[in-house]
Amino acid sequence: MSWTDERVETLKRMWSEGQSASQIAKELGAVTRNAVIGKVHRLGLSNRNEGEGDAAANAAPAAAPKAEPKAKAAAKAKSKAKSEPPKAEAAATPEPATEAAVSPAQPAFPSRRPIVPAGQPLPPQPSANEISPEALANVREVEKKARKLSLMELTERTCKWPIGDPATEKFWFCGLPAQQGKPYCEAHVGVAFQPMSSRRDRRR
DNA sequence: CCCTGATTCGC
DNA sequence: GCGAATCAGG
Repeated sequence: MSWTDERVETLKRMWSEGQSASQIAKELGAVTRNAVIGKVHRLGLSNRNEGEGDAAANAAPAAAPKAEPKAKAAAKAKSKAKSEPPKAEAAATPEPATEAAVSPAQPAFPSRRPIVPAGQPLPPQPSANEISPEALANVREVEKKARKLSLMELTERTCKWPIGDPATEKFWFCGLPAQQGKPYCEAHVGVAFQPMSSRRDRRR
């Protein structure tokens, strides 16, 4: 498979949307994330600037004239001293039991949804009153074993159940192995996706 | 370990 | 131009 206009277009779109190289590769198919990254660089959009308009911005610095065959002379250019805007994204996460109006809004970043895949239901409010005592107790138990991952540590296969108050330091994600195709571990899937019937029967 | 992007270099 | 191998890092 080669880089047809259509595939390049998809690549550009997804890259500008903030999708990771591996996600893009998965979407395109028949290519690895390395291929995607390589193409991204060749296209010159290593800078995820949606604004566009630039051109070169920061070409290759002087670099070392000599190329070591295998040594770690690889990436030495840590030229990131100037571009570090995308950092505030703790928004896509709900709060377990608090209000916590942390940040007013994200003015500069309209399209930013890295972790939770589209189409996937957002993490619900773990407000206890709607959950069966058993499941609740189970969750309490599980949360003691939580890996307490930070936002950055979440992956497609880690439980994304939020624990604690996002407005404080005491906030993390469950992080236990998530169920295939689900955003949560077994215990949290249990409280997140309840059959309508059981919900009704539990009315009290 | 899972993942991320960056870079190099033989093809 | 392409992308696997490799590197550096969260």
